[in-house]
Amino acid sequence: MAATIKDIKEVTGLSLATISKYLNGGNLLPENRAKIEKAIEELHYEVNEMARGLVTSKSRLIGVVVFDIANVFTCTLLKYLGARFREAGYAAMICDSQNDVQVEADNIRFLIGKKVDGMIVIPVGASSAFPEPARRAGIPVVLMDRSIDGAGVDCVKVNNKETSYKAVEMLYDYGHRRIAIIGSDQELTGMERLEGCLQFLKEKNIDTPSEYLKLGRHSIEHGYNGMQELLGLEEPPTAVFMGNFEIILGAVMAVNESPLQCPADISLIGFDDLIISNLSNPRLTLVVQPLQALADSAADLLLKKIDQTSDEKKVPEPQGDLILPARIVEGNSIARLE
Amino acid sequence: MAATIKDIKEVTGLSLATISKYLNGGNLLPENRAKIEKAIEELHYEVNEMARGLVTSKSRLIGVVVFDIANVFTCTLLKYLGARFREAGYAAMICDSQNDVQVEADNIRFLIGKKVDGMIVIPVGASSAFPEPARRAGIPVVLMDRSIDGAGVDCVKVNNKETSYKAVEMLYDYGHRRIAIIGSDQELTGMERLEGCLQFLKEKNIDTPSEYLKLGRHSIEHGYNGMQELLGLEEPPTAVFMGNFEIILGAVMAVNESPLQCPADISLIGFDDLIISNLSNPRLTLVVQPLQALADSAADLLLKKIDQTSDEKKVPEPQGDLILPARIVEGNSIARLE
DNA sequence: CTGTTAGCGCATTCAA
DNA sequence: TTGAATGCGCTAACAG
Repeated sequence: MAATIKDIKEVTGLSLATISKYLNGGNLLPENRAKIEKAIEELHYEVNEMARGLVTSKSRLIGVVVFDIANVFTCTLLKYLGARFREAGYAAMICDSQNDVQVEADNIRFLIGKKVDGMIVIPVGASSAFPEPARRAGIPVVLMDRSIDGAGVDCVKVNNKETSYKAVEMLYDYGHRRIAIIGSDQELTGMERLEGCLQFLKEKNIDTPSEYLKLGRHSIEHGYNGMQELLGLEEPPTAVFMGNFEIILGAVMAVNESPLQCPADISLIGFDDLIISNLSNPRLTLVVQPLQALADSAADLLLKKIDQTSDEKKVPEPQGDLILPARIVEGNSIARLE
Repeated sequence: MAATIKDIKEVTGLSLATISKYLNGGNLLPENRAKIEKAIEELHYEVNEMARGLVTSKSRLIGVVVFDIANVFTCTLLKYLGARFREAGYAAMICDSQNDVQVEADNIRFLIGKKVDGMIVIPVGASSAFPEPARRAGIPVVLMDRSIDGAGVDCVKVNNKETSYKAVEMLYDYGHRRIAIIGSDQELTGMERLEGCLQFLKEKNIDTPSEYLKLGRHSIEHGYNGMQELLGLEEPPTAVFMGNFEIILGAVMAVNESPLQCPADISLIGFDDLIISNLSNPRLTLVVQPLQALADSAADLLLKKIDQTSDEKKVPEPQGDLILPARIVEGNSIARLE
């Protein structure tokens, strides 16, 4: 059905090697070059990447495995990653783990079978076992957003703890003392952010009643319920730290449905901004992750590892996580208290 | 480095054919089966999909090409598509066209080279030329969201025109006569939606001054500028139809920044809902596309075409577009006028 | 610069 | 049920 270089050979009378050389950018006589190009055009020839990959055992493919593809955070990273890899001559093969470690493991095995040259993984959880098979297969891996316990795999992420610390500090500086947190004690990023918040509160000797700590998952539902409960307290907080994008979505929805106004009645600060700042009224004060820088760094790191792998014939040792700073972008969702 | 069936042959003493049969689910003696499984375990063997694909010229791979991956609409579809294909035993290979027809063409060629069994494409524009190469390569294609002019490729989408008609009708029924549109005359979906709006207005003999027609691209910027201009008019509209997700984002931002209130001063209805309803205050009345149904339908249609292709040895004829109904979900962003 | 040859890892005949 | 042989489409030596 599809044309092969053999067909080109028939048409042009040249040898397979010459044609192959043409395809791989070698030097040949202009007239031969022209002949081949003409034949390719006529036959609608397209390289069979499978055959090529079989020989070279290189796929020029990079696997990107994400915990959930229907996630704005993920998609945005995907966009930057894809652009970067494309510039470098690689194609990205994107796999969705559907928030399921089993699917994630399947994805990794699938990509190993595809002989990808490297992988970017935003893991479902903190305890996945996939790094080992990848290492054995000689495929370098770079994690994003979430580290994996003692897996010896480099991770590119933001300084969750420090920035959360600063976020709560900002609430404090605006005069808030009754500060609540809607966050996660299950996702690793959530735990890091929580740690930063709590550390600040502890350092300032601010008493945080347990009703002010809404811990669950990074989900819209948790954000919604958490905020509803907070607003219904006898002595509600004056300010709330919201731990991630989904939590913000849910929490803001709860505020919108309540008679209370932000920031008059309740001050808000959130971690992650993706399109939120377009829609929320008033504009929320948010911790913004440098998504492009994260993606570029991760891509470059992986590309470097891929080069090293092919040079040294083995996956290079991990060099430690790469931590980028997040920054706080002020809106007007925090009231100044006396 | 990685183990091959040859290694298994060495370990087990069985022939390549037997091992191959095992891998493909054939019948063999339990003891041989056990031997092979043991060897696979020890050697950490993984099938080389490139080699397998080279022989079978089947990849169990479906290419999914999207115009922009950093797009909530796209990502959500991707999620459902991926789940469906996964159930059917296919893996999805996702490519981002970065809103660039050139990149799109590269993606298609790349996927043809990868010998994907089929493709889902959400095209960048309405006039791409990729269907032809895909057809020549014997790869069935299903479009989503946007048809392509006379390409003879089936498309799964919603009834943009009819639902837009109804959306404007709803504004009318609420008593609005000064109705503006922020939409697109460049994207195909935008044109269809625009057509529906205009048809209704025409049928009702409602005069729409040209200042009320903000036509550009489906972008946040266009939504923002369009709304700002509308709000600044001498005689501003009482209601605005917003043509897609990005336009809504921009337009709502403009309203939020203005002193005007929705719906007291300006009524809003928008096409597309993705997380918007969580954040906007008041809750917007929106046209909601049945994303899961769209994805499932497209996936099933493609799967069917793939089966037909392998049966009949050629890509089946197009059967016409598949149009699903969108529905309007009421919020409280439309004021009732006397 | 070009051609000949061998082989990548696997599935699939056909014999046994 | 199993094994030996062949070829998928291409690249990479090497020789010319």
